[in-house]
Amino acid sequence: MRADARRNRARILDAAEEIFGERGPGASTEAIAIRAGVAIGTVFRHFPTKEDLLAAIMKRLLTELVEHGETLAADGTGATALYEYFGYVVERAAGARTVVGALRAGSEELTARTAASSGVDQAADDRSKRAGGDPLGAVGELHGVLETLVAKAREAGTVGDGVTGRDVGDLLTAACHGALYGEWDEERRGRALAVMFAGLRSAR
Amino acid sequence: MRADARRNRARILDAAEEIFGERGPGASTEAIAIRAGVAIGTVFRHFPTKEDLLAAIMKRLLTELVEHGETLAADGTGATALYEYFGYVVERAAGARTVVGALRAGSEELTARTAASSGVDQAADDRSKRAGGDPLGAVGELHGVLETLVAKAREAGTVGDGVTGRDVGDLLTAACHGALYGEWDEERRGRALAVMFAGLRSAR
Amino acid sequence: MRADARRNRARILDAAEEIFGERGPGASTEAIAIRAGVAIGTVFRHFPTKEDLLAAIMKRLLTELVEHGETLAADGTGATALYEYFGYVVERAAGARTVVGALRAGSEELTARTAASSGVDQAADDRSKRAGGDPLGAVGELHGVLETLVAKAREAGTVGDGVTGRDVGDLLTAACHGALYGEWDEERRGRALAVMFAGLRSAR
Amino acid sequence: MRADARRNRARILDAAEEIFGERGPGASTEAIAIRAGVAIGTVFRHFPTKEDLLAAIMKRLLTELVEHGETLAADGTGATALYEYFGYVVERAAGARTVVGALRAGSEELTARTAASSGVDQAADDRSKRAGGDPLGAVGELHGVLETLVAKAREAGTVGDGVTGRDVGDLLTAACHGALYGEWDEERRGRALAVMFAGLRSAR
DNA sequence: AATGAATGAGAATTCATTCAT
DNA sequence: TATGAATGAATTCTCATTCAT
Repeated sequence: MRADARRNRARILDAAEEIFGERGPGASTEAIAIRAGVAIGTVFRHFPTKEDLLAAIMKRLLTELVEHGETLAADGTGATALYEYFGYVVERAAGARTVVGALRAGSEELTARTAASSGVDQAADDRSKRAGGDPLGAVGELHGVLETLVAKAREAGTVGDGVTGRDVGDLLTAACHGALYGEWDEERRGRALAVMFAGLRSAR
Repeated sequence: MRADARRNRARILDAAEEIFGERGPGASTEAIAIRAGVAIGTVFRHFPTKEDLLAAIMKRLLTELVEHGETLAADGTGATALYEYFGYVVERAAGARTVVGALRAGSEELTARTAASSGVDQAADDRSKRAGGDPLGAVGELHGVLETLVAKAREAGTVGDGVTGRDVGDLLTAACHGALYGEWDEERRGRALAVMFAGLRSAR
Repeated sequence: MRADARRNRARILDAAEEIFGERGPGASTEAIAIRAGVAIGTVFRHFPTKEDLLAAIMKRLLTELVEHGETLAADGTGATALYEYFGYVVERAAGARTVVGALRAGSEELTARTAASSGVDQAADDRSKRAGGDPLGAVGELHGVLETLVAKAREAGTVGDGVTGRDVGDLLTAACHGALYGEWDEERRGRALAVMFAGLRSAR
Repeated sequence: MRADARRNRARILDAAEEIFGERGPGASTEAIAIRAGVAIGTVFRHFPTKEDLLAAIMKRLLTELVEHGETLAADGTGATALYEYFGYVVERAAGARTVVGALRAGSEELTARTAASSGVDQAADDRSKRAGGDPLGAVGELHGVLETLVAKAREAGTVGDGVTGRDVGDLLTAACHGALYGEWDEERRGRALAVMFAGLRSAR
């Protein structure tokens, strides 16, 4: 990929994250093109479908989250890393609105799309670069990170015996959506997480 | 309002809840009309705007939730009523996708719309009020119910000292969205709530 | 269907036949709407897809051709009806350009479309009026008419023994396309058909 | 022209013939570039316009047909050369979809284009001439070949008195289109041509 | 009150063509 | 010469909303 193309790709992703964040996943692709300072055709060259764009944003965010989690798992204090990470993810997600909102819609659409594409749409086949790719794989990696952090917390005795990585993931999902749709400010977020953390420590 | 008109109103609300549940808030009003077995004009006669329809669905759900909460507060055991109610709301919301999904979209759209047309179209505003609306009042009532239930639980010593009604409301929001977008089955929902409940009991 | 809707449907078909005739099947749907004097949404309400529009035109033409053929078979002179009909069809087709052009593209697209629609596209499912419908059935009927006319001509001894209805259909296809793409004027058309008719009389 | 440039030109023509054959003249230039294994810019360097590309394909086919016809006229048996050639052309055209399909689209577009830009973009016109073009000249040569073959057949008494070269050309056009759009297999093609040949022998 | 057709702005997507690398 | 990214006009299609019947 040429340098200017890579630059534009990044600008489009940034613009899309902003715009989707401001207006929800229904925002028009053209608005994104304008914000990114490119022509609309350029957006579609990089992300042949609005869905692809959404998926690429998610992919980028998840990748970042996974990396941060792996760092914490390696370097952080076992006793607290899980809680630090939980807080970090919720905070980050609250700043990246859409992505979380898109999670459901996005994955459903992708499923439908995959099921439907019986090779009929030749134009799409030609394009088949399929842009940003496989956010679902990244979701899996995120869960792996949580398992690791739970294991470390268990060693340190800072998490209840009955708590699994999946449980933490579910609470995390809830907290992210809550922060987002509940429009929690920092104080509310802090209080809600405090309750959840107390539960994670004492559960079972 | 004539009897058949009232019947239509109900059928439209039911259909809308189904359709929005299946396809998200982006579903077309015409699809709802078809599902309800009425002409599209009839939908717009009852709900002058798509937003009004969304709001009316929410209103109906919230009203039901508030009523159930008031019953529990009056009749139930103070020690457990809060937790019973929390579980009930999450379960109910998990079955009514839409509503939760619509919450955000609805409020955002309304905001945008309001910002743009600063009260110019007074007639439309009036119609809107008439139609089904004001879910925000109902949200307030819901919070009232939670305060009551927390107070009762505090008397019974089944909730942590530092926990407020607003905290419970925030956790509830999170749990509802989590159940919905996380597509939790009953087991997962049970486990996630167990952790939250443990937190509510032990917090502070 | 309401009277005004039926009227519009007919106007759209007329306009489409003209426009496609002038500019080929690539002509824009908007041009058709303008020519018909309706909004573009109206065209799509009647014919949800460009393909549906093309198919409806074909259907209309084929139906007319079949009717004319049946009349000739019933009333005309057995000895000449086949040739009269052949001439009539070619002349008519030459005036209705696209239709013939659309024949191939149309039927292919329809096939692809049918193969692809795995019930994924809900919007389309809702609409499922599927507008003008099944030109292919009409094609079958046309062949039936040709068989009849050949049989009558055989009785009258005006067609070669080895000639089948399908052969006549193939020559007819060739003649229609030739007239169209060769841009034959009346004289050329007359000469070309004369040769074909001589062949049909003497073949085998 | 450099050797690699000449090689590219040929690869593009081959790819275009394939792609247009598969998808019709509406196929995108980019698809052709991909199939040819070159960048899209390269396609436009060789053929400044899509039309030029279409014209170049036709030119190449017609040139081949004319050469074959001249050989037959020189070496073949006068009595049968006309019919052999007719069969050859139809068979060849049936394999080269595009070309025949492009014939109409091409000439129409050219007409429209010419009418609109009355010689304004002189540079483009020049480029166009340079590129591959003038299939119409080649069409003329093809007719010349047919005249010759008809003359030979007349000497041998194997063609009706009233039949002219132009008549044969018209039948040929019809047969090519019929073979293509009728999707005749070899048997049907054989039977249809047999009838036409019988007509050519006995006409007038 | 209900019906359902018409409207038309808006959104996604495609593609010939240009131009910087 | 070749490359391939960018452009942006054109096109198809969708959908909330209006209005004649």
